[in-house]
Amino acid sequence: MRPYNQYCPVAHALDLVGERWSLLLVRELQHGPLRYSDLHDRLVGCSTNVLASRLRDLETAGVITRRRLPPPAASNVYELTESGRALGPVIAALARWGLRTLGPPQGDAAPSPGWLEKALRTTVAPFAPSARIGFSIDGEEATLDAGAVVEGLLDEPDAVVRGTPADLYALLVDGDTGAAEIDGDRAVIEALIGALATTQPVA
Amino acid sequence: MRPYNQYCPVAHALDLVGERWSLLLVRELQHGPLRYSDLHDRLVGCSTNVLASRLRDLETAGVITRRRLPPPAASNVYELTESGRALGPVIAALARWGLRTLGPPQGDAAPSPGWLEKALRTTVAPFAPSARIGFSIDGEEATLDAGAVVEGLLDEPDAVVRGTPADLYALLVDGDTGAAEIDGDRAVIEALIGALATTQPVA
DNA sequence: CCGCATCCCCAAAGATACTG
DNA sequence: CAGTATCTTTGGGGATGCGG
Repeated sequence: MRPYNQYCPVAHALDLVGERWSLLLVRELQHGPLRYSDLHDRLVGCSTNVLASRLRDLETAGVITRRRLPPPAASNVYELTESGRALGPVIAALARWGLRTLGPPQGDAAPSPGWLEKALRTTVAPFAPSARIGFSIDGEEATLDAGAVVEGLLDEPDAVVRGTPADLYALLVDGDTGAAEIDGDRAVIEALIGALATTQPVA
Repeated sequence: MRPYNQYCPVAHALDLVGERWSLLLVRELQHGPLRYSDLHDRLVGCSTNVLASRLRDLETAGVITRRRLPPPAASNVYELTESGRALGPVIAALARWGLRTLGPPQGDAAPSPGWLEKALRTTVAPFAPSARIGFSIDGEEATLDAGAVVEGLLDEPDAVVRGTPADLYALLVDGDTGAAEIDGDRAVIEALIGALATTQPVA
C-alpha cells in the first residue's frame, strides 16, 4: 500500500496493517499458528496471490513470523510476533464497535468449530469481571474464568449460560436476559452485561 | 469496498470503516466538525473523488453526518455521529500500537496548530492518572487534567513538562525522563509513563 | 472560492491455472 | 501443500471541469 506520509501513530499503524485482509489475517492467528492453506480456507474470498502478498508484507512489518515445522511435519506455519499479539486491543476495539451494527446471527449460519471460544476471547474476555461463567451454546462449550477463556465447562462456575447463538447475542449485546437460560448467580451475568455496555475499554 | 461476507464483528467493522482513508477521516473529525475543503487540506494525498466517496460511504454507514451551516456561513460541515464518536477506542488502540514503531519526530517536522492537544487526547488521555499535568512543547500548550485535555496551562498543576516534540516522545514512549524539563511532582510523570508502558511494551 | 463529478491512468484485488 | 504466473476487474491518485 502506498504510505500515508503522515507523522501520526494512527497513519503509521494503518501503513502496516491497514490493507485489505491484513487485520482479519492477524485475527485468525490470534488463537495460534496456522498454515498457509488453513489461512486460505478461513479467509474466504482472499485469493492466493493476495494472501501470499499479505503474509510477506506482515512478515516485513514484524507482525508475523514464518516458521518451518521440524520433520516429520515438514510444513510452514505462520504465527504472531510479540508486535502482532500487541494488536489484540485493536482487534478487540474493532470487534466491540462492529457489534453495534452487526445484528444477531442468522439461523442458517453454521459457525466453525471453536467459534464460541474465539468469540469470547476477542470480544468479551477483555472486559469480563473476575468470575467463572460457563457457556454452552449450540453444542459448543467454553468457560470465561477471570478474564481467561478455556474450552469446556469448568467445575463450580458462578453461572452458566445455555442457548443458541442468537440467544447469546441477545444476552450480551442487547442485554436481554430473557433469551438464554441462565443458571447460578444472575448477578455476575448482569455485571458482565454492564461491563460490555460501558463504552470505555482498551485494556 | 467489497464486503468480507463473514459473520464477525471485526469483519463487519472493517466493511464499514476499513477502506483507505476512512479511519483517518474519522480521526480528523474527532476534534470537531470540518468542511470538505478542510478535510481535503488535512488528508494530504487523498484525492477529491476519493474524499467525496468516503464521505458518502461513511454517511451511509451512519458514522458521520452532513450538516448545512445557517446563513451567512452557508457551507456544509461534516461531523461524527454517536456511532462515529464510538470509534474513539479503535483510533486510540491503533495509535498506541503505531507508537511502538513510529519513531521520534524528525527535526524539520512542522506540526499543525493544535497538534499537542490532539495528540494528548487520542493517545495519552485514556490512560492518564488523575492528576493535572501541563505541557509546553515547542510553543504549544495543553494540560492533561484528570483524563481530560484542555488548551493552555491550567493553574496549580501537579507537574509541567517542557521541551521539544522529540523530548516529549522520548519521555512518553521511551520513558526517558532526562530529555524534557520536568517541573513539580516527578512522581505523577512516572505514574503517567507507567500507565502508558503497562499496556504498550515498547520494542 | 467551495463542493464535488468526470476522465484518464496505473496499482492493487479477484479469479483461475499451474508448478516445485 | 505452498505458493507463483497470468489475466481481468476494480479502485485509488491526479488533474481538470463546472455549477452554486
